[in-house]
Amino acid sequence: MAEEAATGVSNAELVERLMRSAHRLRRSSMKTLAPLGLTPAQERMLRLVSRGDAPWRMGELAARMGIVPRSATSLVDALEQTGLVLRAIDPDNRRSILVTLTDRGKDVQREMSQARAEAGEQLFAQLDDSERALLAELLDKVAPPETS
Amino acid sequence: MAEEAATGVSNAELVERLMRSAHRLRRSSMKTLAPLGLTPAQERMLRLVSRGDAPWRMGELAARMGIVPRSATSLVDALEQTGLVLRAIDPDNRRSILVTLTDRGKDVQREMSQARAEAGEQLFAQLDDSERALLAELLDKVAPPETS
DNA sequence: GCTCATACTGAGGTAGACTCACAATAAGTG
DNA sequence: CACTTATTGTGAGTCTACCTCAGTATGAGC
Repeated sequence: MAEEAATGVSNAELVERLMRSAHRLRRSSMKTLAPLGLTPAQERMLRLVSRGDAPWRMGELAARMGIVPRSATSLVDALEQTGLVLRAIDPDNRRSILVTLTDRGKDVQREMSQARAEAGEQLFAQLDDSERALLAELLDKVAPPETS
Repeated sequence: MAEEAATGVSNAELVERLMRSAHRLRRSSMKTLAPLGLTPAQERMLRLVSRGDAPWRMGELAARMGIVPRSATSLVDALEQTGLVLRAIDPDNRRSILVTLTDRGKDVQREMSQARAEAGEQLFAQLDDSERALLAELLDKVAPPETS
């Protein structure tokens, strides 16, 4: 079911389609997230913090998100101000700040991933299960989880 | 080669992977585009203007890009200032502004699509031709070209 | 001719990234 | 132990790309 012209699809075209999909996704997720009072970047940060068992250091968060440390500061500021995460000085290295989820943070994270799934439901409505699996696999090849 | 667990991939996971791919793409394309003096949004606008035979009205450009007209103004401002596009009053409707590519705009557009292809080459290095075609097809289903 | 709609823009605001400079702490070295 | 150097986070300030709200100019209907 996949036969395009034998020339295949140009990279430029592929890039364009990926950008377009992402653009729509971003738009729809902004709307979905707004009721929770989260921006897309905050949501990304919150999701990251919610993973892993141990608290995160600021620098690790920044590295994982692919942003400079200073940018992470602002995001954590926002999340802390709305009571979703907590800053604490690392007793083992007092230069470091450990970031942990609060209980409310956990709740919101849960709601959020549900909202995310719903946003996806709309976007991916045209794909059946096997197509979704395939897309997931391909995207995973394109951008595997960790680079750090 | 596509068998994930029978449960399939959650929408949330799919959304996440799409966002991750897009994020990396955006990053790498910023770097690729910088030498041309273009930001990603300007590039998107330039690409849009370069399509279609007739000149574009500002409002059409905005609608196509999914942004409010006011935002299109700023983007066109930037492109006009660097001499890539031209504004002209529509003689048939003097409220409208027609945007056309200059010769330099055409050149830059060409270089750009090459740069884009190269950026894609890196990102999509892990995929063979048939996988690229498949990905293109799936993405096209997710976000077909026109919504307007 | 007066009202209403359409098409663009000026002014001003926000999120999320950036750089640069700096304070606090830790680690290495004579 | 004092001194230098590296690490970790943040304050201050900038930039892009959006947004909204309030205009101005033009066109269309009655």
